Amino acid sequence: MSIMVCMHSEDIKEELREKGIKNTRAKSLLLHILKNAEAPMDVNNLHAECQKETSVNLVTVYRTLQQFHEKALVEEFMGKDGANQYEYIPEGSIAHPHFQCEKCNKVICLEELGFDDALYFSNRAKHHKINSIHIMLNGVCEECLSLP
Amino acid sequence: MSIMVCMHSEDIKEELREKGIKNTRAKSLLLHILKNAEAPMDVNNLHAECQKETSVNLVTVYRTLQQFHEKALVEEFMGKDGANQYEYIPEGSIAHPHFQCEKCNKVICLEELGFDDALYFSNRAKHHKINSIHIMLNGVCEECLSLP
DNA sequence: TTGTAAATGCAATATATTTGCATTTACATA
DNA sequence: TATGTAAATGCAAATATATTGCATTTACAA
Repeated sequence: MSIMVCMHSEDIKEELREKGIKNTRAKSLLLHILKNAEAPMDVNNLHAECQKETSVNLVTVYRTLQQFHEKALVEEFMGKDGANQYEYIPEGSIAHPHFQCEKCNKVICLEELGFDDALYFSNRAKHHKINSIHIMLNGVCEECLSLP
Repeated sequence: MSIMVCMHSEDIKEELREKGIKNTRAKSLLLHILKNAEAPMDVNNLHAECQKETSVNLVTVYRTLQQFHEKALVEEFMGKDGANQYEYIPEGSIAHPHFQCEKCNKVICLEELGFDDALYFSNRAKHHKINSIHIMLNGVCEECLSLP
């Protein structure tokens, strides 16, 4: 991971600068982890991942994720377990549904829809201002199904 | 409200009995409120609504909602604000998307989809066991938009 | 009528998240 | 390069939220 952080550091620095965020250890590390994640992560996942690299306070992780979300660097949505999930969405990419396991709380990204969900669903709430749309499937994941 | 509770009491009693739940003040009142609600409600909404009628402990509301969900009397899903939402789904009715306001946290039911969402989305998570699907739109509701 | 399991309320506990504040850090600019 | 300033950080404490334990009450079947 440390090699990766170094390799990508220029991109990360630039992305933080664009958003007016200081390039600190915690900020660049968290953005790096989020950009390379395969699925949304919650505060604890991200905090644990940070610890592999260096010591970062849990409060800092909370505050950084809030900031990233406010500055539209990442998407935020509430998981089935009541913990916010964070996901880096590359410029111009299309939203996709998620699955979250009720046993282990792991979140998995699913294939994107075959149509424009924003248009399709937002017609149903014309009088409100829509900021985000989330499709969440819940149940038991393959791994947990195979447990005793 | 008290008149309504009396009018519907036989239906409610029967429904509780079917699920093996004792017909107590709190249980029948909560089921009544949920069956007559226009939109999903959270623990605090439901507790407040109960107080209009009679005194019910908040812990009892928590425990009752858990039980109703376990016995499949109501649907449970997590709101944007981290509070579980509960909704009574009549036998044979079709799922619908929801909108939740980021300012006041109110949840609104939207028109049902024009296709079978369970089939459509669950194809994307074939290896997992799907228990529920929720489509949630977030933003600012009409009422909050009109505030200063 | 009465035995028993379920339901309830209250207090205490556990957990998650936020806030206050002193200190440190990044970074613009002098 | 030095330095002023606002942002970022860590720690402790506060707050908010949800759960548990336990004694008491209640519904309801036998």
